[in-house]
Amino acid sequence: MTVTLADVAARAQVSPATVSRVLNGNYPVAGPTRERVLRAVADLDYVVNGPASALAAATSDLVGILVADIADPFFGIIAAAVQSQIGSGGGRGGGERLAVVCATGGAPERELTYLTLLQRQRAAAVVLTGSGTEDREHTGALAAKVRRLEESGTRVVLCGRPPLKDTPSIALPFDNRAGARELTAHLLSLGHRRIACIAGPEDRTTTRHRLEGHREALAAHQLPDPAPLTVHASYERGSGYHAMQELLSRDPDLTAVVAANDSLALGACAALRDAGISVPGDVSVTGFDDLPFSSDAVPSLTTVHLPLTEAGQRAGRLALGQEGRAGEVIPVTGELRVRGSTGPVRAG
Amino acid sequence: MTVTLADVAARAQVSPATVSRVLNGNYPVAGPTRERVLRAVADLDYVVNGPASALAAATSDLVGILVADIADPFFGIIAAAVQSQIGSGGGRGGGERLAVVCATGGAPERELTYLTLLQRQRAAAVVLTGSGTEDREHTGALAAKVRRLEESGTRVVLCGRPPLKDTPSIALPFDNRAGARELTAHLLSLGHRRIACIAGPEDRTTTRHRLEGHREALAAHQLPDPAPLTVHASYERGSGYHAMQELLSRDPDLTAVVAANDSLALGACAALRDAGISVPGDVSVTGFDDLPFSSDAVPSLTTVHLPLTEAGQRAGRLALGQEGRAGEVIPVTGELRVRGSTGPVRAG
DNA sequence: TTGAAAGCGATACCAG
DNA sequence: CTGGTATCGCTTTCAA
Repeated sequence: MTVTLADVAARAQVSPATVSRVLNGNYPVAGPTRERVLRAVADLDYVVNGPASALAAATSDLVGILVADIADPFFGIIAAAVQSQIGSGGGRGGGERLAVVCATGGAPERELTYLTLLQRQRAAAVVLTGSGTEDREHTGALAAKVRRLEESGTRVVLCGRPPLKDTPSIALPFDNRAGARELTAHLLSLGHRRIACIAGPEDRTTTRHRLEGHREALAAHQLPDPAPLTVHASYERGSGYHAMQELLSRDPDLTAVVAANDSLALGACAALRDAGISVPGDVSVTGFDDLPFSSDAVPSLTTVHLPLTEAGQRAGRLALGQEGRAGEVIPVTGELRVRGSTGPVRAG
Repeated sequence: MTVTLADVAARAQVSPATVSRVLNGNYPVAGPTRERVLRAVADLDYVVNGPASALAAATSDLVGILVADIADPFFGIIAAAVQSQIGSGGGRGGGERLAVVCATGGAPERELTYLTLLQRQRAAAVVLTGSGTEDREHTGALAAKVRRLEESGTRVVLCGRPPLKDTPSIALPFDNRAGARELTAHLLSLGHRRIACIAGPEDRTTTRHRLEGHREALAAHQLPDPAPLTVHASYERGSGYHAMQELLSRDPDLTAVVAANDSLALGACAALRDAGISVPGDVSVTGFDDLPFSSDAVPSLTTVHLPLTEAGQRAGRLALGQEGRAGEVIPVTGELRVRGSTGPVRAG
């Protein structure tokens, strides 16, 4: 039925071994012979059987990318960057590697499930993105799983995510704490004093770090603990909308709000708009990711620019195993980018 | 080294065949026996070898999703929807299927490359998204490839994309023509007469259909051919920005602009803003996809709501082969959704 | 430089 | 309901 390597060998009058060598190009083959083989491949329209190849070679051309949500451009940008690296050559037979994108919805147990699935596929590498849980149990299970993956030859890279203890994985963490600190410090320097905060989901490392940075900046100005003006919310616009309403009810006179990411910031903007409050005239809103969509649509948004593309590309290269040592930690720093008319606090 | 099915069999004191049956659950096995096997699996921390399994069974648990750009929420939303369907059960061994997301950048030749790669993986199905080329040659090559994929047992689904001639693939095309017609008709009903158009890339089916709809609406009002006020642009904000500048130079008095998608619309908004023109006060801008991001950020945007999630979910289900006949064409209609303050044309 | 042949690990048919 | 085993298609020593 389907053409196999043996068919190609027969047609080219060579042994299967030779065909394999030509296809993988990792072994010397005489010019004329290779020509003959390639012609046979073309004639028969032969396509390698990936699973068979992976079985024999004990490794595949698949690279897993774990994200919370593919529809979220934050992860989309990272995934695209990773793929741009793994796609360009390097795979077995000079072919390209394929990206297996897995949406975990941020659930730790689904993270483990997908890692098992990728282990089953004998994936060449796995890139874990997004914030990790603070949950001890899950962190432990995750570390164990990662260790097993590495043992079975799958490289693991943590992109925009803190390092995992006692693990040979390579980490590329964002400096969320410093970013948040600078963001709030910026608002303070503009004269804002009543700064509300829409933090991310609880028990996430990212949430904690950004919140800590926020606190540090306030503390540096001898301002009270921000807890009363802090609301936790999931990373969705709708949550940002409701969080903003809640914050307005707590303090109608707030002059600025720092949101844990751009989606929340946009939701906050919508809530303010619907409450008849102008942005940034009355209230300054800040995001954290600086996604093209949000910053282009809302030019008055002040954001910490997280270098998602750079981090993703780097993660892709590390996944290929062409650079980086096991257990290495390479911090990726965000950059505060002020744009538009986010101005000083309003009088009154 | 790594634990194999044989190891499990040995530990459970059964034959490999039995272990396989327990794992795949598609064959009767006595209660106590299955218990013993499952315990052995757990004890040994056994993980199936995907490639070996795929080789023997002649099919894999992979589903390919071809998109132009993962970072674009338009495709992200579709990919997420597809994955939500293929992820929930149904795979071999009750496991889940994995989504292999391939970014083609809209290049037809990369589309072919990825299809070959997926064929090599013996993917269970492939979902093609985005607009197709108008190029005869590529369309032919693509159809041939799709035919070969179907022959080798890979189901092919076209999501938001016109049917491929002489192909057993199932198509879920968007009714771009009708959507565009309604959009322009809507602007006309508001009194707009100088309507500019930022069309998508040339030689794309989507571009042609949307442009045709635009023309039809204008023709129904005896308005002149829109060509002089039409600019082609790639689907990126930057292109929309420049296109808008170009259009303004052609007609400073235009009162509305229909953009081929939301990214272009946002770019157009930015250009208008920078030119000191208020949106929608002076000029109405319309998009086409109604992505959450853009509509939330720019509430005055009038858009045709394309049911991306619904189409993606449907595509996912069709990919699983649980419904749909080969060659079936299921049109997906967009819905005009007017929001915000897009109002009548300004006086003067 | 090329060929022969022994696996890789799971599946599924055929017996029992 | 369970076991034995040929087979899937390719890779990779080992020889020649």
